[in-house]
Amino acid sequence: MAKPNTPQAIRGTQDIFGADAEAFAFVVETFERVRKLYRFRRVEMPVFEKTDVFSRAIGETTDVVSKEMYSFLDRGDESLTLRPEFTAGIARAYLTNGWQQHAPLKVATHGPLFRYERPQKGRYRQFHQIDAEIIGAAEPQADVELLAMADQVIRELGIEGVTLHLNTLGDGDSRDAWRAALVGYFGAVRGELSEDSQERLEKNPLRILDSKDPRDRKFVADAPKIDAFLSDEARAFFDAVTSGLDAAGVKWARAESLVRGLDYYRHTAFEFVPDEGSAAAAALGSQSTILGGGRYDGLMESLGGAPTPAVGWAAGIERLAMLVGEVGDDQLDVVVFAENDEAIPYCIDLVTKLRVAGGPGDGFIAEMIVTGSPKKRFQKASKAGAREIVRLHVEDNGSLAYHVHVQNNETSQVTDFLKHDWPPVQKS
RNA sequence: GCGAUCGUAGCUCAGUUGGUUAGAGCGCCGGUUUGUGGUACCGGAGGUCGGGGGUUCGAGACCCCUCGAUCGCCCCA
Repeated sequence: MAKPNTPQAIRGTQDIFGADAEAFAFVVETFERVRKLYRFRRVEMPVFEKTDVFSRAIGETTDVVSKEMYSFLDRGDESLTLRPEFTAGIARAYLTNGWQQHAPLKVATHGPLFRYERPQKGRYRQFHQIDAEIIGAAEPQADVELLAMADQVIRELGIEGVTLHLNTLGDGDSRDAWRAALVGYFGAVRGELSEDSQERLEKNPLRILDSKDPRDRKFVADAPKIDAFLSDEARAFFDAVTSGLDAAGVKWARAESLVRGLDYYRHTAFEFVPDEGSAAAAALGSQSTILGGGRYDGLMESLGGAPTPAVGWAAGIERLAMLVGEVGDDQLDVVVFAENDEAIPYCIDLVTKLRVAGGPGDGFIAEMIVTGSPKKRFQKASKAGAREIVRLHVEDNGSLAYHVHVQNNETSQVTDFLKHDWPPVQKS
């Protein structure tokens, strides 16, 4: 328990350590490796922007903006916001830096994001995502490539029991017609809907489709489907996406109720969701979507840019990390301990040289132990879990003695190093 | 914003219907044993029982407030 005068961490922030931190790093490393295979270029973005960047991208009216952004005034009384997503900032950079010249632009990034929400399982105020966007590509093959990469990331993380749920929201006209039909359909049974959904009827009727309330669910199955309202172009686009996914070998399932909360989404919308009853679903609790995204052809205009097609996704690193299983620390190769304090300088010298041996990337993973009684030092060395233990001791006559203990009768790599690369010393 | 559960050593937790100096395991430190050795045994340090107020002869236990955590609802870019 922290002392009362120790400042507490901010609600919803995490101090990630040990196995969790290793899993986190594994997710990031895997993402970095895979995105290079697809030639997504790395971008580094500011963690905060003018509030306008997000409020205009997301839409002023939603309570997402009014309640759930981490906004504050700086010393010049300008309203700034800690980024709640990557997309809006990347769109802003695309417009302000003239990245149009690189279109179609494939970019990837990862880092912390901030939303002023109540923390729960898999949901934090400061959380972390990996993110990929293709900007300036109107063709459905861009959606396919983006999804193929997402699928590969998840598979290379070793995550099982997760399925790509796919839907189309159509173009602007399709979407508006569908929305009107839904309002008509649910409006007719308004009184039988949950209180929340009666509210959603006004604010966000599409969201009724993924309500958890049984009172709503019984109407959802027979609700109007987007397919009935798709224009020929929108239908052709979706068909091209699905056939492309089949060609890429990406498994998917149609999810007619999958929608996006924001108006700028068009055409493709998708989420990778754990299968019901899977280990992944059990591990995640109620916050189950691990990767989500879609096509946001309407976004650039809301930021004052020319109409620009784009598609992207983001995935929560914490949620992915919960699914990758145990990722241990790297095996410790060798631990060096000084049996008496006279041997400490030798100990420092040896452990340093072991770590740089063989050049970058090839050094021994090494620790040293120089505290406690001689017996304690050996006990610590034994418990460290190293393959090899080197004991250093300076004799009364000032000469150095060393002895190498090798676990499990493996051959000693350190002994070889000591013979060739360490100042010759007397062996005990 | 709303709801439920929880908050005792560094960590994981015990603490009976409120009753003397608050316990265990692990970890840490020291010692004995062993004696090229991760063992076993002994000992030690470490707690304003989240904080504040109240009830009571007496509160870690009961009541109120507060802070925090966990999980869920809303929302989900």
